[in-house]
Amino acid sequence: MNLKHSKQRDSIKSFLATRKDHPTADVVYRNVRESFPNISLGTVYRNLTLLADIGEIARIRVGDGVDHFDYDTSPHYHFVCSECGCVMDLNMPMTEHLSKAAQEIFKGEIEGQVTYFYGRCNNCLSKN
Amino acid sequence: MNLKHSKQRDSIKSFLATRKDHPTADVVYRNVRESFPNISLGTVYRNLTLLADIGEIARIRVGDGVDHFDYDTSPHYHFVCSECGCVMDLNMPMTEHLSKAAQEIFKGEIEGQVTYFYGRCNNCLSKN
DNA sequence: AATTAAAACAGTAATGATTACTATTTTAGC
DNA sequence: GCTAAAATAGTAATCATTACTGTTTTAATT
Repeated sequence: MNLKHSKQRDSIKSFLATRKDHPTADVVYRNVRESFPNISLGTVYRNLTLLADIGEIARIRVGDGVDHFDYDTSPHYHFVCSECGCVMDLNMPMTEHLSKAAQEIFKGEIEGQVTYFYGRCNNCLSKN
Repeated sequence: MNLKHSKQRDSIKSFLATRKDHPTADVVYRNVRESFPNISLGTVYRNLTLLADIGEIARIRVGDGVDHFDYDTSPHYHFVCSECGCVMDLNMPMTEHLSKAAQEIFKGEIEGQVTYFYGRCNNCLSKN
């Protein structure tokens, strides 16, 4: 893979670095457009996909139909609020118990597991 | 909620009952069309959503961009093959350890968790 | 500094799953 | 049978994402 430097990619990456709320491609697009007024949405998607593929960022899927992206690639759990849709980090160590238990009873090869939690975030709870 | 009976809904439900591979809406559509040649895709979606909402079937999201549906609503884990995309049941008891641990360190309200495993199924492994 | 090929880009079109809309048909209580 | 609510078929719209295309940028090499 022969990467060439690009200002747009830099900008996308450094925007992501400022955020802990796991923005979607569209949010990235709208924000990066402030520095690059005519960056195209396709460029944002292409670079998010590329960065995720080479492991510099993480793609997060929490069943809301939209991909989220995370600058923090260290393994950690996520929480999704069913009310406001926000995606938050959980400060809890990841265990491999489940995957190991699953491997013991499964004939194929288990490479990993996806786990996320849902419910209502503190913010939404305090509103009602 | 005042449901009225419908042959189409019956047919969708009874088709799902025959399958253990968690078909998508489109697969349901193509199969039910054998009994109801001019059932519409919209009807399939509407009924799958309705049945899932009233808890008669389960909607399964495994990050492949398509919703799968399961006649078996009892809680159980799923496995997704990264190669062929098949979705299988795992015969392993569900634990609530993780959700409880998460609740202890999280200020909001955790209502549940989504967990699925990925890797390569036995079928794909034996092909290579 | 000019040349050049690969990579990246902007802009736009296409895709694919899902939802929304509308006029017609079916269901089920009276 | 009458009627209102629910459901349907068929079609159009939506929305996230990917694909395509002609132009621009990068970076290595003269």
